[in-house]
Amino acid sequence: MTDHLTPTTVFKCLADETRVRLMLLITREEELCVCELTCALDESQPKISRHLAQLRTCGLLADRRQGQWVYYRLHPNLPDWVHTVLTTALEANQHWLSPDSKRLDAMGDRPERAAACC
Amino acid sequence: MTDHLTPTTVFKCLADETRVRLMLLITREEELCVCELTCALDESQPKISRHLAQLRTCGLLADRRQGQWVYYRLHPNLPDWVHTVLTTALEANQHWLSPDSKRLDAMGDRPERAAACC
DNA sequence: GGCTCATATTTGAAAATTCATATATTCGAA
DNA sequence: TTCGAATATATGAATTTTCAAATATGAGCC
Repeated sequence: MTDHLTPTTVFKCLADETRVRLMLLITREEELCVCELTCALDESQPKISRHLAQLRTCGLLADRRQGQWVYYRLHPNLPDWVHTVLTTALEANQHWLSPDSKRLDAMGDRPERAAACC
Repeated sequence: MTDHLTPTTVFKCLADETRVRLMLLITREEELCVCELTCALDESQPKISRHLAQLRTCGLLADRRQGQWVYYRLHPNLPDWVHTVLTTALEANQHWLSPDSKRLDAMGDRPERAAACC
């Protein structure tokens, strides 16, 4: 499904400030829910949602619903080269991303992952 | 000059089929002139020229005139991460780029570089 | 019923393409 | 040596296409 990701498609997805930030944050944090991303980027919820939908439709992101929340992560079948591009961009631009990271870290009441409970 | 290349800027430059192809071909061939790129991509000369100008203005490409021809290469001050992104994308997408590569290889009368003459 | 998230619609702006033309260089001939 | 044709590249202007923002609203879950 994500095997036919051409360079053009991938770079078009990343060619928007909101979408790069979303992708780099998710690359760093593994998985984030919509409300966390909305808070981190300090943008309206519909705006975030629309860009996430676009990234999901193109095959860059996968989502899962857990109760009230919807979590987004990098698509498990993401080609290696796309993953490399993302981590490369992330590592070299942490400072550029830091306003978003800081807002995320400062966010209270972040939903709990139901990972290894009981 | 190319130090303030943000992820958004870079990915916007690469978010167009014509421009990615130009960038990947130049990444592979080190240096190409406008007529070679026009032939390789099989597009109109003004179209190629405009996109090259845009890539030069953003700081991704540098140009030099040698007689009749203008050669484009990756900008010498390109940040490491951008270089990594380009080579990563190139290596993983050689097949995707092969129609352009083939046209370039099949092109007769390619201008000579005046490298180590007399 | 209150959260969380998704989507539709409208509207405005930016970006790409095309055609015609301008500029720059080379080279050969008067 | 100067003129003019030929080639290579860039640009101006007009059109079309694409894209994002804002707002409102709809749907699933507690």
